[in-house]
Amino acid sequence: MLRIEDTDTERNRDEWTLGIQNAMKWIGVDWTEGPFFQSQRSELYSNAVVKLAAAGRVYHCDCTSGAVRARNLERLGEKFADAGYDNFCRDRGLAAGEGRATRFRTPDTGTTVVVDLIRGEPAFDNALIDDFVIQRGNGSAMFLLANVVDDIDMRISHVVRGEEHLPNTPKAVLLWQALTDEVPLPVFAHLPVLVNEKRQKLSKRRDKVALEDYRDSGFLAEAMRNYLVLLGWSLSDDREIVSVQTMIDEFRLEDVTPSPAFFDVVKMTAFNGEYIRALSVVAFIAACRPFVSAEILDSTRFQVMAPMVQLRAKVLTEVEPMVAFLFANEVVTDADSWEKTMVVGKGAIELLDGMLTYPESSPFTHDSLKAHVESVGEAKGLKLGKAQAPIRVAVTGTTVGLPLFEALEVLGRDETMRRVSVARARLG
RNA sequence: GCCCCCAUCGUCUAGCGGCCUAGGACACCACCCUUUCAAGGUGGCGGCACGGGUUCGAAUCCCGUUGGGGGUGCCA
Repeated sequence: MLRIEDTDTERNRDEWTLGIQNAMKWIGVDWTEGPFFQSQRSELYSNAVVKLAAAGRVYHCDCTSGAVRARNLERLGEKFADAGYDNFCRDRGLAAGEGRATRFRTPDTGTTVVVDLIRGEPAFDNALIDDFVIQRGNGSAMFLLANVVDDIDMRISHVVRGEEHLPNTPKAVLLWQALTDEVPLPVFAHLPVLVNEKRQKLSKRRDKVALEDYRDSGFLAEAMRNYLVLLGWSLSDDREIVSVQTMIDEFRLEDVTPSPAFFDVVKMTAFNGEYIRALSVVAFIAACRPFVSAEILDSTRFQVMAPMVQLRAKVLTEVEPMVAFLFANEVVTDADSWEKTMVVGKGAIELLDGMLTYPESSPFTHDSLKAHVESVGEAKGLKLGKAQAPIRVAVTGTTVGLPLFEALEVLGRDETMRRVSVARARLG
């Protein structure tokens, strides 16, 4: 069931909730009911407030946050200025009204225990829990109220969320108990937060957290999902790359680690490479579609080189740059690569000339080309690894890349010879 | 300030009192393979935060210290 928690109308846009839904579908977390929007269920929340009021569990308050802070400052000093609500309106008997928020009166004694599948049973002293706002001055419900009312109404069995919500939970429990004694409390599970390299909770403003961004930078949903499921949880043995069915079969909330996990894009990238390699060539080409121009993708050249690209790409965005030299009109030469390989006196000229004298009668195939360059190199006392380097730079522009002779075959005799000639001319 | 959570290689983790001279993965290093780069293979580097207990025995249980994080909103 998908429930959109959009009680804050100020920070609520259709495109955002749509984005959430698309991202969830992409990563494979689907739903069969909803989406239900809390913004359309306000009557339920108002009714709950009426019920709480009748039971004497709430009161109205017209304090501004500035006023609360000022009173704390004066009464307790600088250190305690942000100590929380001071119960100023608790017994003022203010009537409900425009601009007046509704606060939940928390107990002055006792403790509230949260039963949590991951963290045991943390206990909270009721006296330390502020009288929190459940309904804004404009009548709209706050997150805590809306969620508890909905969880009761929808018979939610498990509340699984980030650890940052743990301090909210005793409030939710208190609210729940004030609202119903029919519906049992849900089971809570507070997941470890994901942190950045500075060990801070990942945040929208600071860190790259949007699933769509990873999708757009060439990550496969399956790879990302697999990496993510391993943050705070692991299989019973040394398996890491597993099917989603295995995840579903074996995942247990009870087995989740309580400590925060660093979101390591490097490891996720390694996973992505594995998933890319596991694809069939056809599936790989299909996966490349959003990242490679149709002209390139549908060409014979690309189709032939695809398996070699697949073996090397760790993210799909690398694919087009990897094959670009096969489609460019002019070679884009990397200066360092040129300098390193095009050394006169170390065989560069002879190697290029050797390539230019490739017999017209020989087929332009990778094994024949390889044999030719091999023999040219031998004449200069060079192994194939060294011998192919100047030709590679002449044709592809860099020292590293796809298997050379296969690329030459795909490029064809005319274009290969043209590029080699251009490079040879540069050497004088 | 107060409340709460957390603590095993650089990172993600296995470990739930003896099987641990602490296992795996990513990263890193070396070697092999090799047409560059990858991929693959082999090997290596590297960790139980600290101090007290409990116990015949502790990475595992308890207490404390230190360190990190989260919360403390008329945000979610």
